[in-house]
Amino acid sequence: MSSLNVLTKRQEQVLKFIYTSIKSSGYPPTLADLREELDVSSNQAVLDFLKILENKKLIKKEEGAARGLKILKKGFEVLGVKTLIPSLGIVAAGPFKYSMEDLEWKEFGDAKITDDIFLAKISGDSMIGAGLADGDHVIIQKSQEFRNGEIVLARDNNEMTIKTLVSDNGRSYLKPENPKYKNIPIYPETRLIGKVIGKIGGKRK
Amino acid sequence: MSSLNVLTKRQEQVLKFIYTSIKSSGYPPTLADLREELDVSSNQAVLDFLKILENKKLIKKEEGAARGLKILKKGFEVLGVKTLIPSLGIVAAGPFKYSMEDLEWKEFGDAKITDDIFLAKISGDSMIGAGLADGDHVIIQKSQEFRNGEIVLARDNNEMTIKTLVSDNGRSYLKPENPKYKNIPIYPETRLIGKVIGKIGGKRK
DNA sequence: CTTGACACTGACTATATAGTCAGTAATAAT
DNA sequence: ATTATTACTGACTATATAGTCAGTGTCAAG
Repeated sequence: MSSLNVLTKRQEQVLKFIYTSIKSSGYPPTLADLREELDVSSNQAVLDFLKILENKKLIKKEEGAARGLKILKKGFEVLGVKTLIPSLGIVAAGPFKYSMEDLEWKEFGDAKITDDIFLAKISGDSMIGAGLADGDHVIIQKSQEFRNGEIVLARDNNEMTIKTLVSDNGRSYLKPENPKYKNIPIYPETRLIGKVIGKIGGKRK
Repeated sequence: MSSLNVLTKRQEQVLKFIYTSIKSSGYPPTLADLREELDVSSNQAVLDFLKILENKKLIKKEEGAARGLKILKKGFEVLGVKTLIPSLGIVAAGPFKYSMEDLEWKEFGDAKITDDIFLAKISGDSMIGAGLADGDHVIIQKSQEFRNGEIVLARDNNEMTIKTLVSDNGRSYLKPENPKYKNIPIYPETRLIGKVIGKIGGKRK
């Protein structure tokens, strides 16, 4: 009954710990780290687990190397880590035009955690006129300067919203892109955090 | 004259090597790895460089730990690694509605390299009617199944394009979203690679 | 009732890896 | 002229870390 994909609680604990270790410290744990996490006294116990995970193609272990652990794609999937934005491809929208050889595979993402760009999930229908529907994810870039017409993420005390920034004769306000809703004044405590630079998911028109 | 931000060729080589090591193997290099890369014979030479990079806040080194190197945010910036898509925020589009406490900061990105989702840069104006302008980046998700009206990335031999997939009475073709261009038949050798699930940059309407 | 997978212990050894000390040499800044 | 910075050499030591060997106990499947 033991499917190659199902992990025991213990095995899952190992995989998760490797992941969180890399995420927090920048490098994988040592056997000693794993011994402590698992509260076992023997290296063998740890090595057994690593062997199992490696056999299941969830991790790769390099022999002889300190911290020689790497989580494989399948490992990330098991962990439920959403994967996104790898290398940047190219191409398109003209007629067939570029050959594969022309493709310039830049690194756009290779994403490092940063606070400068993040995603926000749209809730509600107040921006439907701008193509932002409930459940869509928008890509926000933090910014200091904003221009008329940009869609911005604004914070009022500790509540947040996404609206179009409108400057009308020197007066600015936040405009929903849906006639059902009223414009929102920009109060002194209102902070513009960032602007929408992209969108993921949802209908494309 | 020695600005804290400017790196010598040699220092830059060290930083780059740390980066590429982590990227390829999943963990940072050892002093020995760095010795080899730099073609020096002494640990001290390497340690000097690491100290310099650490003083400039580009990396963090943990003493006593094997491979205890970590590239800091500033280090990535110096490397020119574009950062993108960290944690997933929430919120928005209704009137001010959610408090900060309600925010559920999921991991959407924390991006691992994968071939399943990637970016493509739009070239040309054939999809302008769908809001995809020259220079825009679209997010492509590989797929096996496609539906009428989806914007797809198609390959014909080794040339690629992005068009709307249209199924009309059982006959399918690729439709540019610009009257200047003609529909493109789907030949036997045409392969649909993936669909556009998002967009980065460009004007938002 | 035997076999195999799983989850370990305890005491080791081997070596990968970091770190130290005491220098040299070229160049640029004060 | 002297000092600081950058970029090293060579021969070490210390220890972090991986790996080995020979076991035990449990539990479920055949």
